[in-house]
Amino acid sequence: MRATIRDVAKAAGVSAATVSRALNRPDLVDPETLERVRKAMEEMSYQPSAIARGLSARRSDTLGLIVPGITDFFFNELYKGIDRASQQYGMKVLLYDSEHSRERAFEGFSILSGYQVSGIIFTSKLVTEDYDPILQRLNIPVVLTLTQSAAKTPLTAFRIDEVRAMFDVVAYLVSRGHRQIAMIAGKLWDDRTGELRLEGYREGLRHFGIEYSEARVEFGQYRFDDGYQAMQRLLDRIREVPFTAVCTASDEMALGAIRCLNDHGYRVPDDISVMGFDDLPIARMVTPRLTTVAQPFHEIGAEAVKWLVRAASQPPSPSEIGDYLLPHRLVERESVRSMN
Amino acid sequence: MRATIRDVAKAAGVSAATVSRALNRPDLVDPETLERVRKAMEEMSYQPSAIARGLSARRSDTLGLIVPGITDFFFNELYKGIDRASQQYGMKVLLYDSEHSRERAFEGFSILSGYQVSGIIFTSKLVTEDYDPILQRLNIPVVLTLTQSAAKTPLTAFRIDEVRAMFDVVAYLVSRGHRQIAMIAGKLWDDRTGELRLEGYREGLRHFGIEYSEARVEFGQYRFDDGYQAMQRLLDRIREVPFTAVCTASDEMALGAIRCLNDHGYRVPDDISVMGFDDLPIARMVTPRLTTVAQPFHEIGAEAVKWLVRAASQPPSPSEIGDYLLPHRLVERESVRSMN
DNA sequence: TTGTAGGCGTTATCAC
DNA sequence: GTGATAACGCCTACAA
Repeated sequence: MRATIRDVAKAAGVSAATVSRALNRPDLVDPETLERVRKAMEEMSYQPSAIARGLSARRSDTLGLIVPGITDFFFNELYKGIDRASQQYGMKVLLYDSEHSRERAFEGFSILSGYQVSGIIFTSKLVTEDYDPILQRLNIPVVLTLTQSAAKTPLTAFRIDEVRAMFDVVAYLVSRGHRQIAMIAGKLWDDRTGELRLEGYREGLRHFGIEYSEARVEFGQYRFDDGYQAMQRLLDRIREVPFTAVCTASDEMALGAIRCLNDHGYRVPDDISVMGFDDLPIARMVTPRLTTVAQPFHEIGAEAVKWLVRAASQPPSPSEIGDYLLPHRLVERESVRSMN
Repeated sequence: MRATIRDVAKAAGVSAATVSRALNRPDLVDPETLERVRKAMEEMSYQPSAIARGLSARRSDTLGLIVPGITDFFFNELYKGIDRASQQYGMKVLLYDSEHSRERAFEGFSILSGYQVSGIIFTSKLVTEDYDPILQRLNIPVVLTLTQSAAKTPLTAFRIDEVRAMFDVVAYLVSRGHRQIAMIAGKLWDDRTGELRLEGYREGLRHFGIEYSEARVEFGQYRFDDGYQAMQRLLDRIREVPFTAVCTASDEMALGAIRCLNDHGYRVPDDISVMGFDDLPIARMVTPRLTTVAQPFHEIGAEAVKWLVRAASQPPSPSEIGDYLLPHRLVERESVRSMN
């Protein structure tokens, strides 16, 4: 059996209350006593029960994280930021995979709150109005990352300016002499991000006086195979609707697109240029290295944690609640050719 | 404030004990009462406190997972297997990243046990004798994945037959007509895996009557850059020590090696063949698609959970404790050329 | 079948 | 500075 606070107390010749204080408010306890208690803890290799602590203090030093899919490539990066920041605050992270299901996401809030998490980070899926009832009952802070809210409950979110990011992509492509630019956009039923990036693409074209054509746009669900197939469709009509560059809504789709291009004898970037989006670690490992937009995953994760920790100690004022846009960055590598 | 078991009890006109039973042993409660209680829970959207439950029942329906690094590419795959299986058993997973530090790994056991986890999965680092004291005090089951134990405490582990796997790689390469086979092996201070794979390589060579040469072996810490640099060193002496194929200890290093080869004007597999190890999702996304050894990550994760759940209910007999080797599989794709 | 009571390991509020 | 003592929300004998 593990030693409890009472065991330590007995060994140190003090009361449990004193041991508790030694742990939480060492400044309130006599240095000598403190020393005795610490020695006792050491000797018994005492580890306070986070469970009991959580029950009693009504907090658990634990953060809940709801992700749509653990295998989504960006997850690791986001998680890294979250984990690092959590540690700084002495927090643990409890992970919940909603498996892209809305019902499971709902359940996630409920279950995590059963663990007394002091806050919940919700990721990458649009929060719609049907989340409101759940959000209302929840008496713990929630923060969004890589997505935003369309619900009534005010929610703060950390993400990039999606529209602007894709606008920048177009601008970059144009600066490299491309005018016939296709897009493999993202589309998921509960995903706003895809639309925003598409909007950025359209704005970019408009800004540079390039006509938008539906025939140059295909959609995919962000994964490799989606990118492959979307490119396949684009290629099917390349004669009628030619393009020299393709921008995509994810690195993974970019890889799929490149693979498809290769399979059809096109070289990247010599024949056709491809742009990714995300700047995942693999982006620099493939040939050609992917030119892409870097999302500040780590920072976003860290900011989310910071926000939650802060919100737990003092409820944020309404003016502090809202969307925070973190800077993205265009990373130039090898998958785009200059036509100039 | 969230509803407690007492609130539900009051609403349903029963005692808290009955609500508890309705939750845990519905068979012991009158169907009508059960119905009333369930309705009350529904209406109040009652979610039992996992914390209180854990404290009282001395179990938490939570599994602890200690990984050396959250950003290690294989992690997602392992986690997926663990998460899926955990769900089946109604378990949550608490993640702890030891950041490749032994001290943090020690701490991980302690912290996780403070969360009353019903078991701990330890990943991919060799468990040495200095873990013994910690392991001894721990009164919860521990299972190893993707690694093994060199400690005194008997521990069960799920992994592949590393030696055999690399032997198979060599055999495959030989069957494709390669005789000059280099290796980029793995090396980490607390890693036995690297040695085993190297051993398999040597055994393979020996079996096919090929002389082993230290000059054909380089080491790396499994990451992309390590693979790149190791290949660089191999290339530096390719005149004196030629090779037509390279096997590696990880897909990531294989990617690095390929990238290095490309940078020096070698084509893969036309000029030099490269084999990966792991079969991560990216293996099929790159050009050339990686020929590699598939580790059964999902199964290993699932088995680990199953074992833990079982061990929690009834302590495993000594004969059940040990190494379980799961089958690996050689996946033939495009990065190896046939010389025949 | 259901209720009462005690306890799980902490923390927090009081006195002392 | 320190020690009782009462929660925290649930589970589990035991009694009814």
